Amino acid sequence: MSRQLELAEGPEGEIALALHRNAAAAGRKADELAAEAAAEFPAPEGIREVRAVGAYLNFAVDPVWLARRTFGLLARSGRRYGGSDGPAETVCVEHTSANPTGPLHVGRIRNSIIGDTLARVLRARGHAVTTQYYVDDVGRQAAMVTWIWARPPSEWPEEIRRAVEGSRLDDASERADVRYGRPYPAVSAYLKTHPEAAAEVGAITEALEAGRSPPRHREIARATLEGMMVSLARIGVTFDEFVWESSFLADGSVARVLEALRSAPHAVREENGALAIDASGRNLPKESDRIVVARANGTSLYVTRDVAYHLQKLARFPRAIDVMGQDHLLHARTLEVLLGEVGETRRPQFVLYQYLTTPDGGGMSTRKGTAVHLDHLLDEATERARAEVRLRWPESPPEAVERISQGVASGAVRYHIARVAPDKAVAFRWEDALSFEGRSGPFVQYAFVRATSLLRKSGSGGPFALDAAQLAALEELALVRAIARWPRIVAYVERTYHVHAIATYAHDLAEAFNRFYQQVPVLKAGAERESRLALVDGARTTLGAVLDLLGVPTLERM
RNA sequence: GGGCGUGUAGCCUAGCCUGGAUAGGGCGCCGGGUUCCUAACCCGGCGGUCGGGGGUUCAAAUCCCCCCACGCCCGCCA
Repeated sequence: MSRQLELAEGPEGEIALALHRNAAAAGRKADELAAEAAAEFPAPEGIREVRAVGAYLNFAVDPVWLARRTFGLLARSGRRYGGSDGPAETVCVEHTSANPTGPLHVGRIRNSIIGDTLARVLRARGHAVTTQYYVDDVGRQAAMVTWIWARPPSEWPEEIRRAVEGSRLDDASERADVRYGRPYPAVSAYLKTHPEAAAEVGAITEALEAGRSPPRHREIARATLEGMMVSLARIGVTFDEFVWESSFLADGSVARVLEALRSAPHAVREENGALAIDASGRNLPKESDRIVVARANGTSLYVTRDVAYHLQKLARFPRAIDVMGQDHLLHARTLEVLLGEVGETRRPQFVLYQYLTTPDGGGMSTRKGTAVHLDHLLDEATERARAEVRLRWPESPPEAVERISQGVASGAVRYHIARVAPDKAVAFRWEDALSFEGRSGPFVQYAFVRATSLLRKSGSGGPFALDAAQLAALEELALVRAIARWPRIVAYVERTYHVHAIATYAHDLAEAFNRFYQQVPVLKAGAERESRLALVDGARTTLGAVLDLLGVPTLERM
């Protein structure tokens, strides 16, 4: 019944109960039953009136009761409103984990934003969350970067030099991800037509997989990663831990995994001596029913190292969440099978999302030159925001313009990515990503600014006492209801990991505030002034809490 | 061929888990709103076979089946 109540919440704040089922069970007509029930049903606490509308029983929520309850909770929790101090779990959220081979592009940040937002939500709900970035410093892609930078640009193959001509090649002051990543697409193309070079890269890969690290390899990967983190910091994404894939080779845990797999229940030898797990009957595609975990020469594969990583992760974190593109689904299933083979009973949880594509539906790829770099997008967004700020606030000090522009840009980008359900493929369009209006981050930020401005101009630091009985306007009641919904939204996201619901709610709340702001005078109000300031304060706190979880900066002015 | 996902107005999208009253928003378009708390706002209008078909049900965007379209995956790559 409580389920039906929530689902059927109407625009006037009433809660509706459909009586068809009850009527059928009682052999009655639904509308008659509703009328009868309305007459007899005593209004429970918080309900002002029980009324029959057709076959529905409508419970009108008492706005005074709702406002008192909501603002009581708000006063106790402040900016942590919507959070919880229920039973805490130890959780790991792994996200982004892009190869350290160059600057982050927009296609990657859906992972970052989903993961970071989820981590924020789980933290707000009281869990002990550790975010991890799994750094693949062992595979072929990292090897390619190491290969080209093993010599100075002056000694690079002519084709590669030509492809990056005109760029500063050896400028140590340049950010490392940009610098080291620049030749990457050209190297990738070059290797396709130069088998001897590909063999050299292969040798590096083999060395890495055998646990050896070529000169400069580690240094370049680390510096590149640091550069990438500068980009992510611009949208408020940081990590607690970086876990290097090579560390599982170095500490022997991959070897131990291989040992365990050799005597695993379904271990088999391939004809050439490779070690595999027979996964037939495990609901994997037929072609994948042999999971090769070690080559004939004994070196490990990505999935093998991933087993070592997850064994460590699951030992530390009872709840381990991996955010990954849905193209990794089969890999996830394979990983689960292998964890079972080595006797691990726990499993990670996977949050899958569809990739961001280019407007024509193609994949974003650095190699193909179809990627939009995160920095480029943020620079463009910041530039647009600057123009807007100067227009609205001509005498603004330059540092304020910068702070606001960067906050707006960051908010616009984060919101734009967070707003869509992860199951949907999203085509990246500049004009959409750079929108500051409508269903956007700045729309929500602006509502927060308006509320802040009202409180600042009130001449009082608060706190303001809410006299719930003075709330009368429809816009006031709607705003109270919107504020009251927030804890349920956070709880929903905690349960489903559907972080986009936060973005949807953020817009709804901002809209409710804007309508109130438009219709109801605050500073010039008479007897209701204090109550309205309290309402503004509550809306501001809630907007702030929502923006915090979205990772969208809150601004005092814009 | 198999698996996973998606299909909602010109474009983008929420709702689908857990069926319920006229399917919410946004962009764009048309028309309004500032002597008053920031117009990155608000109000009104136009625009919908919820991919198609069948089924279950008093009731289907929502559950089941079939089909179509699109994306992704099915390496001793990562």
